Amino acid sequence: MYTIKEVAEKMDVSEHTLRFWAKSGFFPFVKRDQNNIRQFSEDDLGWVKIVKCLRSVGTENKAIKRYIDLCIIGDSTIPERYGIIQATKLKAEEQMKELQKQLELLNYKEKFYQNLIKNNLKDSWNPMNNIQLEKAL
Amino acid sequence: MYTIKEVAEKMDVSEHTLRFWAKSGFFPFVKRDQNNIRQFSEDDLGWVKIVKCLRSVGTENKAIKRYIDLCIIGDSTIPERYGIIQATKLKAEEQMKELQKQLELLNYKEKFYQNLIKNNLKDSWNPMNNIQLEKAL
DNA sequence: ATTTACCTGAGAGTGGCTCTAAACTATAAA
DNA sequence: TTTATAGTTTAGAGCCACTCTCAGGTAAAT
Repeated sequence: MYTIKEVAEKMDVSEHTLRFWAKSGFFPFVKRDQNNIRQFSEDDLGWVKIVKCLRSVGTENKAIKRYIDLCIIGDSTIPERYGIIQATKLKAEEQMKELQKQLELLNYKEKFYQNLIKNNLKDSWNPMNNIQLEKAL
Repeated sequence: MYTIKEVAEKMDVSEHTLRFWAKSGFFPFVKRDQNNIRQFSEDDLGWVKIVKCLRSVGTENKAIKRYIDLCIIGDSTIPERYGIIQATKLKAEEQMKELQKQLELLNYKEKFYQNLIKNNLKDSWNPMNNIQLEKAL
């Protein structure tokens, strides 16, 4: 059993966010002790994990709640849940590609500045000012 | 020269967002025509590109404005700009790793549901109910 | 001349946190 | 035994980055 603080550390999600998610109905199975303190079980960590995963690819909280609710409803919702996971995977893959593209731009920019620094900025005589030089690719 | 609508399409950023970014001072060089309509030059697209890039890895708008301002100040700010690009690259690489991890979880979940569907849900006799089965990895 | 298709800025609304405040234990030190 | 410290709780305010609505302007096409 974990307190919210322990979960926050273990799962790398802030306590605030965990409470916000809890209030949003993302962890319907978290028990409380006699002092009303949340006690996250090992199973509950699995829920934190999937919520974090869905969030990390930009799934809206309403859609996450839907997924949780489907889980609670039971077996009859397995096809829909499967669809959600597949769609999420596609989204994640697209995001990978997009990130890759942005990384290429950053690499280009990095080299651009390295050049400028290596040449001790002696391109600054260039009639194209640095603002124009800044333009990407 | 491009209207804001054309830029929106070409760069895959909404017109609203472009106006918001413009108001935030991200495109200080965009000219207007006689009717006060923005005319984005090819160079301006480069600025859209780098702003989009910085945003896509979660750089705050205040920090983006800082980067733009550094570019305007000129050569003396090249080392700081280089540092920003490097830090941004690191962030992007971390995000790639994180996405990779989340993709692994999604793959696990996908197989989990495929199994359930293939076996025609005949695991449902299992005393562990589907909620517990849902728990990740 | 009016419809259509753009554009403009101002400002309200939204989503998802993020933080503050006030109240309530529980343990530990003085 | 009082007090301090550290943890928890909720409600609710604040923040950021959009996102959208609206009222109004211009210009070409019918």
